[in-house]
Amino acid sequence: MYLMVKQSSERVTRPSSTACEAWRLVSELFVALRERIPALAVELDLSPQQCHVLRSIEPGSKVPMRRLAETLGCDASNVTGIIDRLEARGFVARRTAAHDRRVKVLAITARGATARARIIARMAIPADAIAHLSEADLDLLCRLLRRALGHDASTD
Amino acid sequence: MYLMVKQSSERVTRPSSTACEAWRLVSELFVALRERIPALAVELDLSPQQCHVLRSIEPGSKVPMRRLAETLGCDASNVTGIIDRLEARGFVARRTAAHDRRVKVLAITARGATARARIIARMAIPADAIAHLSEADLDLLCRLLRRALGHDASTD
DNA sequence: TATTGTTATACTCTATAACTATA
DNA sequence: TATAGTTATAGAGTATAACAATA
Repeated sequence: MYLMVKQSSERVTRPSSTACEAWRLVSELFVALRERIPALAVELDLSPQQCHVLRSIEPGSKVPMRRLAETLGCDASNVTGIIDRLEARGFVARRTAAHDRRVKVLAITARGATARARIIARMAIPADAIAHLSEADLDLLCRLLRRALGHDASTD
Repeated sequence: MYLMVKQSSERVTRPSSTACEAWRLVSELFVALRERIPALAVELDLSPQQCHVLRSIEPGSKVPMRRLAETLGCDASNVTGIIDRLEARGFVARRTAAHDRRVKVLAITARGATARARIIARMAIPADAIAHLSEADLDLLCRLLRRALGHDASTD
């Protein structure tokens, strides 16, 4: 929650200390997720970034190189090399788009989709801290997080 | 919470669907944190990994190179280069440890501590999703997360 | 012998700038 | 002229293997 505070003769919003504390606790959970990625990448013989790319390409969809660059948050020039390596190993395929011959669209291959499924499954495994909560606590946590993220099923 | 399930004639624990859902929601929050780091690094004219190193060295403490490698989760050989660059710019200092002349300990400099404080302050700003919850929801969220993380003040 | 930190090497990811082919 | 993708380049992070100094 944001509180209004006086600061250098202007009203400025700043997060409440409870919000900061909640965020600090969430950040602790983040450690579990971050440590998981390199190990998963090694297991699949991929780089962490390659895992990220495969996660970003839904089977059946066609993703322009440019759009992938935006998703990855990196310069478009990098995508060329990243996709070169993934394509050489048969995880994705490049094709010229029908409507605009400048554009190249990416599709995930069967092999890529298999790796993708493993990545997604692994990332979906809850951190231990979450997993050992009671069902009642988990249910409450879900409801709070849905509200935070604006997935308003019911305002409750 | 873990449920016991029969699987290939062995009892195996697997997370409940509520736990998976909670984890999925938590993972959505991670996006906000992950996108923050590169921008922060650019602003401080540091790399993301250099930011991570500075966060890992508490002012006043002496951190052996080896320990830093474990904290970063990378091979010790990488730490040499990472610290070379940080030391050349005056963010950290290397000194031979008193008790064992093989060991080199790292200390953060005044300049390093200033950058570190900015990094920590920035990371501590709650994601918008968290910040716009009510105080009551935030309080509940904190209690749930403290319980999850084993910060048992009271079992409630 | 074992450990700490370093060096050498090779690969990936990163940004910037210049290029090509299309539009 | 603007845009999509590529290439060239330089720098940072990564792992592996071999090494010197020290324990």
